[in-house]
Amino acid sequence: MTDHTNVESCDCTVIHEDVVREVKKNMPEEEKLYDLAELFKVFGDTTRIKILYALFASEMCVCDIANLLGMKQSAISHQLKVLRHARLVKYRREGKVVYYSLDDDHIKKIFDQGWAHVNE
Amino acid sequence: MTDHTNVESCDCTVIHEDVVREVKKNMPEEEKLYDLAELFKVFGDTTRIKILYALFASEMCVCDIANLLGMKQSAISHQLKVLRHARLVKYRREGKVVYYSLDDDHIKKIFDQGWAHVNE
DNA sequence: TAAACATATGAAGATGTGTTCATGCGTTCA
DNA sequence: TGAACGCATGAACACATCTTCATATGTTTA
Repeated sequence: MTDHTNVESCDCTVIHEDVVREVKKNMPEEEKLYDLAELFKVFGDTTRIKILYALFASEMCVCDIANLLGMKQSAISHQLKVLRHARLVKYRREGKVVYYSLDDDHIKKIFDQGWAHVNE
Repeated sequence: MTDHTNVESCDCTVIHEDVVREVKKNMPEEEKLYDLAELFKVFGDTTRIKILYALFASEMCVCDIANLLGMKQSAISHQLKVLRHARLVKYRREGKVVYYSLDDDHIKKIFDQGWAHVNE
């Protein structure tokens, strides 16, 4: 038995085993990291970013959003489904019309920090 | 000329033209929104999230990271390139070894907010 | 200077993602 | 109740993304 930690899958020698061990101890659990990546994946699309920015300003119906962004209604609807699934937007029905609005307080803060990065 | 804003591409009638107009006025410019989406796209991958979390704890070389995550060195190297390109990590060379570390103060704040969302 | 090692990179294949089209569902109101 | 309208959804296609393999680059050291 060697001292190497994970040589099966890695094709190089561990150089700082102490560092690796320490960092590994402090890593959040796999599942949480996956969830986090999934959340950011939702933010990683221009259309969805636009929808969310629109909803920062005002509640809107699907048709409004489609017009605002100059896109097909179905495209917007598909993306709203993604946003709903990520628990980022909520909706209310009023007759035939469905109004969407934000459902999370963190989004703005996340965007503001992201904004700061892309503008620095 | 009608009052409809964007009927060319959208297949529905604008319902609240005032809202659309107002929201449109407050939308950040297209290019910034694109950049923002690109940034979040970088966060939207489990491997890259793990790398960043690892670097929160300590500066690491490519080989260390590969071992930590149980992945091929080349896979890590490719992802580090993405992170570099997004100006999220920096590196220093020491002989044959290249050490990577974080190059942005916003990352932690963004992750913390994201963390709050996935855990609520 | 040649071998050894850490890292970078291009090509390729598998998989994931976003939009469109066609159509279905639910609601309203003649 | 049936036509009209807003919205949702499944299938399909184009395109992007991630990992792997093979190999190149750059540095050290024997």
